[in-house]
Amino acid sequence: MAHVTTLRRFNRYFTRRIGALDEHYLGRDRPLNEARLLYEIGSGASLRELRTRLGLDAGYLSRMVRALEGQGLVRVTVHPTDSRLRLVAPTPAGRDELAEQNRRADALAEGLLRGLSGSQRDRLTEAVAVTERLLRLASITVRPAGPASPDARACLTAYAAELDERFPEGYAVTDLVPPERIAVLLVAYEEERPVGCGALCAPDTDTAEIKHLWVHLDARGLGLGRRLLTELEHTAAGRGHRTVRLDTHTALKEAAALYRTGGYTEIPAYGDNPHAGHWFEKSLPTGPPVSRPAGGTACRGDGTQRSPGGRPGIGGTEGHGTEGPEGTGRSGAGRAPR
Amino acid sequence: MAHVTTLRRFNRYFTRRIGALDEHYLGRDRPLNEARLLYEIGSGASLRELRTRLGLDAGYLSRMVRALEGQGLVRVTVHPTDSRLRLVAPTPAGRDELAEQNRRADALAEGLLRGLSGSQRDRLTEAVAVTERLLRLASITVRPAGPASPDARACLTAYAAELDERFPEGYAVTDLVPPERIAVLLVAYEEERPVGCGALCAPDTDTAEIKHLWVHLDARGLGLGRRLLTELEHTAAGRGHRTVRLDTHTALKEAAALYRTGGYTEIPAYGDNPHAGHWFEKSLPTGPPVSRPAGGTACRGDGTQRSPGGRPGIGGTEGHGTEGPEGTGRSGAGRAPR
DNA sequence: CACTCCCTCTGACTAAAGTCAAAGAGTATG
DNA sequence: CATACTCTTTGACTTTAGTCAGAGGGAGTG
Repeated sequence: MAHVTTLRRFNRYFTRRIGALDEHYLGRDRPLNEARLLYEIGSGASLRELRTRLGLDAGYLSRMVRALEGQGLVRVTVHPTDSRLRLVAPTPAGRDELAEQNRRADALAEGLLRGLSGSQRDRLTEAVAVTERLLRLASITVRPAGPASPDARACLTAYAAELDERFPEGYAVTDLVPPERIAVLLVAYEEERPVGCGALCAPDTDTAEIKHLWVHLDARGLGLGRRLLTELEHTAAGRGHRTVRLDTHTALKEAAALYRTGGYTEIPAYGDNPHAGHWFEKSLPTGPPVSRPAGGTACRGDGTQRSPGGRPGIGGTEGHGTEGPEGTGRSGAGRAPR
Repeated sequence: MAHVTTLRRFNRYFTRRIGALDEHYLGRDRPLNEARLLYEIGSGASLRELRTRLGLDAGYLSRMVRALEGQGLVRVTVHPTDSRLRLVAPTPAGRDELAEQNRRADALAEGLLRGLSGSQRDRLTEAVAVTERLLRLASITVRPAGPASPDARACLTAYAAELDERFPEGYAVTDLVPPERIAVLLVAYEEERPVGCGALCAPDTDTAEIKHLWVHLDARGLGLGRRLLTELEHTAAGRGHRTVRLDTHTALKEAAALYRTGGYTEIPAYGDNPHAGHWFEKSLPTGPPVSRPAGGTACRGDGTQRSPGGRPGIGGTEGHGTEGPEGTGRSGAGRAPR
């Protein structure tokens, strides 16, 4: 409860004070939503994209874009291949306006920081980064999806593409486990956008095998890998398996570290995965069955089932920060932070 | 710049995501501003207070209060002594509504926390608390005020009242240094509300004396004491003094600790303060004069002069958290967090 | 090539938020 | 006790925000 109180007080303080200030500065001489829209357009976007990202009504959006166009800030063009779509891009004047927006927002942040000493700034930045990471992690939901669903495919092809880059021998989409051999596929959603996955295969009744554990680059450093791993283990336990095993490539150092700190022990080679270099195993607790809405969750993918809400995380050793979403150093304009 | 970027990204993330969620939950079946207003009324407030606190137009506020009254959620009464003023207080139904609001907001926060492990929750709470403390400190401005101005008097009488409680021998308002003997009085404002002060006397050209360093209970644990102390030292240096000295009561342990870690050394007794038990001194740096808008800043108090923006804090040892604004355990309703 | 989706635009609204000015009732003060 | 000032109320707006339904042009598919 102390957690809730602290979080709520912070929420109140922040949105009413800092957030309000920010909106005030952003808006200035233009309706807030229009300013926001310009910001989200960034260096260019399609109406469709903006509509879903901002959750705006199509009609409302259309009119606002028209207004920005009337002010000479954006230009609207027809999509080259699909002429139903409209593309919006800022004009030079629009870019200036965006730059001005950024300057104002930067000035606001700088003004705030000016009241702090160097070490206080460092501490603030650190605390803010930790808060953001944990809140993002907390707001990510993990739920089963059909192994052949678009969301699952999106994750798995991104996974394959990444492995193809990282493995000296390459990795083809055909190296993936075929959908029909996947017993359960968990997908992690951040604001309904798939940002990670993990599959469970069931070679026999006793053992489950974890495959294709992957986290989107944008969501790395949050502790999501561990959360997916833990939820997969819970799912396996719920299905009656006693052991989970998995293999990993020698190039994936972080993965091996994740498994080791997650209670896995290295075992001799099994199976015929040509990419594997390490093999791990963990026996699942078989005590009183954990009450959770698990069970036959495989392959629903209809989106009606929400996250089982299990407790992820084993201890305090999440080890963030190795490759968090920081680091790009971009200051905002061109990037949609959602 | 990395600080600015991180802070801005966080700001964006938080207001658009968590803040929006919160508003969504708070609003539900009632206009958002009406819900907010009910919240701000808490256990009772005057219209005037609400107007300044929420920055609302008088007419708009009047109508909203009327709407809440129409729904049976609040009762409006005339102020007992000044019948221009109106007092608003929730009816039992209003209290229920508030409790429901709180329940929803708690549920939201709990839902967020549910996705985190115990240690992650602890880390989030800690990070959030640090963020709030530092942002509050950053948004506090310190500026000179007339020693006889209402703001100054408010601080000094609160200071005297507190000492009266803490000193075994008591402390009377008449024990305060009279306004005309104060050379400079700095007042700290949090959102234009005075939350701390510190006075500088000038017994001779060489030495300045710091008196009446005080921080409001609500603003304790932020590091404001140190900031005031540092700004007083800068002011003294700017006025040409070479040494500052001060005394403190033996009952004020935190004060003595603040001075020790702030570079003060204990010296033999001086002066005739019957409440003093420790005496401290610090010599001021006399190198190249620090460029800052200091100088003859004493006794302006007209509010036109903004914080000199000096760097407070000496090192990384701010030592917050001894008696921060946590601890009350109240969950919100009755308390205006501004 | 008919049929069904998709995406966008337009018209027609409603609700909420915010602004301005004038007036009425009260207080404080010289 | 006249005068200036405060606080609130009322009327009369304007602007933003948000919703809904229908029309029109295009894409994709059997």
